[in-house]
Amino acid sequence: MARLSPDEAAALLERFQRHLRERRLPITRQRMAVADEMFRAPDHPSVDEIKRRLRAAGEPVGTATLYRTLDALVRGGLVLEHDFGEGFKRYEPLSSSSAHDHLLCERCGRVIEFANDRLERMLRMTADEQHFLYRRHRVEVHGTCAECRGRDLESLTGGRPRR
Amino acid sequence: MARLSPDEAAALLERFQRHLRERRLPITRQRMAVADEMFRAPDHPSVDEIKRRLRAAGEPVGTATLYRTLDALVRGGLVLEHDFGEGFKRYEPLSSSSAHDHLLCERCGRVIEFANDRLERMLRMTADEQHFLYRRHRVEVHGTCAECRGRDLESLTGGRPRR
DNA sequence: TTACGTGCAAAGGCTTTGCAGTCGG
DNA sequence: CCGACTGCAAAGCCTTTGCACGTAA
Repeated sequence: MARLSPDEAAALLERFQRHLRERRLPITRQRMAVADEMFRAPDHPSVDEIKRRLRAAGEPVGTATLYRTLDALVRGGLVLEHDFGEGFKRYEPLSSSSAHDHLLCERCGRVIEFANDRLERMLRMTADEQHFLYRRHRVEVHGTCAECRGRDLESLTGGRPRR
Repeated sequence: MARLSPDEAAALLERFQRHLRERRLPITRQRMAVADEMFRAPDHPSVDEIKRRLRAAGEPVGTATLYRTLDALVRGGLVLEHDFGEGFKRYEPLSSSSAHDHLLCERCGRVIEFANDRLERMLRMTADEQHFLYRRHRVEVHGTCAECRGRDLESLTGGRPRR
């Protein structure tokens, strides 16, 4: 669920090119670089992080172009946009695997994915009861990830021994 | 669930005063005005909306003070802060009634509350499975509210008759 | 009296927009 | 060649911060 396979990434890149061709839009070096970087992402990077990675990869892209290209990818249904309430947005390649929601570690910022279709069924039912037309949902669980829990425990027992 | 009863509002206002007194913090006209306005709110107003209401009520409050007071109310556990990904935050008085989540109408911006404890139990279990320590969750269902669905239907059948 | 609050205005962080120069098809 | 793109810089939004003045206790 984390990282797309090289095949999936290649397929998505091709889909993006087709998407652009169909609209008679130029296939530029920058657009390919951004899409490629996104399809390789094993995580949920912010715009800043994507910019950094592109620069590191020797394919620097201007901020405006980056935002515009991400927007195209999102509207094209190839990338998901998340707002976890951190004050900035995160982006995630749309994997072929099933939909999922997120566990967010308040300590280290880690984002962990989980799938649960009962959840969506339940939300659809709830919406129905209110005569509300379901379109999509957002579910986040905030707390502390396994690693940070372990670290906390360590600092209690393994740290400077008492007495 | 929507609007606090006058008694609840009064009780919360008193709690806020106690909160301030305990910390030896001044009980100012502005703080009371903001708290009072929040505890009367039947909805999930933005900072801008709260500011507008205070001005309309003849109790104008500066932006900085408003943000600082809301922050105090949130940290004091008297008001909930929401980020529905609209680019600004919304605030909601913490009612004595049980926790709830939200249906968000993409058409008119309306926010509808719903309660479902199975949901929280399910999320706690999911977190557990990942050895993740549950602290809180956020669940939103985005779609179209009953009113907007009705309006859409009208415009299809009741609008300018075809032919 | 004095510590804290208030409001204005400036600064900040993220994102969008305007525009001159550039490039894909 | 032409329409669309790119990148810089400026502008926009919402929120936070600095500071001189005001006020609750």
